[in-house]
Amino acid sequence: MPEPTFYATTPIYYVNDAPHIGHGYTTTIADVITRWHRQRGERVHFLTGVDEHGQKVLRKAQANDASPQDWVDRLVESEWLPMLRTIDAANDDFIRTTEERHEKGAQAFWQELYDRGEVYKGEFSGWYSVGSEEFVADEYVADGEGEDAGHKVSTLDGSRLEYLTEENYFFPLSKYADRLLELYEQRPDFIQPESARNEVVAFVRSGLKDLSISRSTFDWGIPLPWDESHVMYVWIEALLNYVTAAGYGVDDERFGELWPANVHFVGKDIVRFHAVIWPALLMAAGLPVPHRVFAHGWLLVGGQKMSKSKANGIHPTEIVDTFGSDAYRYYFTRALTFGSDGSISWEDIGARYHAELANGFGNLASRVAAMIGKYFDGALPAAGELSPAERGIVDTVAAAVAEADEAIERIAPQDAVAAIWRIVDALNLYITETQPWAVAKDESQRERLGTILNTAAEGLRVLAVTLHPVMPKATASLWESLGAEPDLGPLAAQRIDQVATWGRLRPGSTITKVPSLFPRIDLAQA
RNA sequence: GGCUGGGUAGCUCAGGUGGUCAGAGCACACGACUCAUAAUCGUGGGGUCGCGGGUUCGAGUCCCGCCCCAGCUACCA
Repeated sequence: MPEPTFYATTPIYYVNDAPHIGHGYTTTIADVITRWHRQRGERVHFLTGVDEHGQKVLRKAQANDASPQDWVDRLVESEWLPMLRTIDAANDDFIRTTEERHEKGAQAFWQELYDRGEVYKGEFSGWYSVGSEEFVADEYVADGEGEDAGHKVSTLDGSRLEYLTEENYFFPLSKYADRLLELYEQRPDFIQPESARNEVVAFVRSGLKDLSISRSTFDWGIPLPWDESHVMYVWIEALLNYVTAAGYGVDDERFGELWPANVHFVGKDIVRFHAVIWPALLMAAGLPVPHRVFAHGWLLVGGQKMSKSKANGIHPTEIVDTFGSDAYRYYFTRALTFGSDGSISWEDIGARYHAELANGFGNLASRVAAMIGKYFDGALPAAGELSPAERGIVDTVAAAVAEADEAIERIAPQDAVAAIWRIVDALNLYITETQPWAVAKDESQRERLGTILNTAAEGLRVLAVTLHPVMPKATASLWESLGAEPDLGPLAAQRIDQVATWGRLRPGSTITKVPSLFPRIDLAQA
């Protein structure tokens, strides 16, 4: 029996969108959580990707004189893969819905549903835009004015609408309402946080309508296996990525190891798809549902939800170029409560960068390395007998690591970082109180000085390991300066469950002066 | 309209089941220290906990009403 794998996903982002910090946020948190799980020693599979089908992509490609495939290839290369590098994501897989594995898997999935009698042919009616060749949701339907008076128009593009009926295939979502409610009841953690769960439960209680799952008015999509005149409705097809990327229909062994997913990270705008439709589809296919669907909140910029239409969509590079990927990752992990809406601002990023990263963590590493260099020629001193002050540090570290680990389990990364930061604060205080610079003046207290600096260095070791999931680059730099790799191995391989064990750094190891982990930034010029 | 959240110090936010719950961080002021990235450590000022009622010996914490803010109210993705 293979070791269970922690399988986590982000949504697949719509390739037509411009990447912004909302995408970066979801991916960053998922990355932090999965990196932590890896350092627990678990097998981890972190999936992200892009959704490439649908009418909008087709139209955009045509407008750019490109074939849809060329168009999405270009966007993936120029926008989406670079975003992952920008935010330093360590995903294990990247699914594109135009890949063969997805198309084959999606067809296998729908064939299975068809064979099980979970698909029927019906009529879909709705407001249809002839101009843009698509059905428009009710919320985007408005009464026309001026020359469109007397007609309905789309608020998406202003085009005139007709009420049209089209024959397509349906999934009987309505009959799953009871089973879904039972699922929410039996597994309260299935949808988190609580507010999202309440929304979903209320929605399902109010009754479900069957879902049209195919389109026949255009062909940029995956054909239904039993009727190639229809392509899968893109939203439903997109959900399938979580199983197709895991090997559904093409690699049973891989699928068996990965499915069900441990957690789907989603924005709260798409919980319904993930917490209602998705589990119903899986039930219909006879597959287990994921363990958790975790919905995060909106990023509020100046009190408003960030969006393109409000022109406050921010690309991750705007932040990373100034502060670096580590600070970006730190900020979004620490400053927001995952699951709630939260305010972000350039000023706040700058303030936290300086107060917490530069002054707090970076300076701590700097002062410890400097003193070991100055008083011990850069050779890590051994610790003598531990005084209550050192034992206090050891206890603080153990408690903080345990609390952080528990917070990650709850998917509360902000609490995990807050817990770890208690170590930063405790070490800065410890150094101030033990005054190693004063102890250094007394040659008879050489061992005491060594104990203090050894303890501080051990504390840095713990910080490097526990903060590595959040800030891979700075912690790697710290690991290097601690001279830890020759004895302890690569940083990414350090285990959380062993990190609080004291005295792991070998006395005599070469501690080098840390290049500023987080150099101060002149924001007036940035 | 209905539903789900939220409205707590200048700012960002913590505060299950009512009784050190009036807090944290930042910012600000003053002091200490000098190993360090003009960093660190300590002290302090500052809030009618959206508004109005009510229950209670006692309410940010429960009930009623009201006012703001955000989201959802299904097939754009």
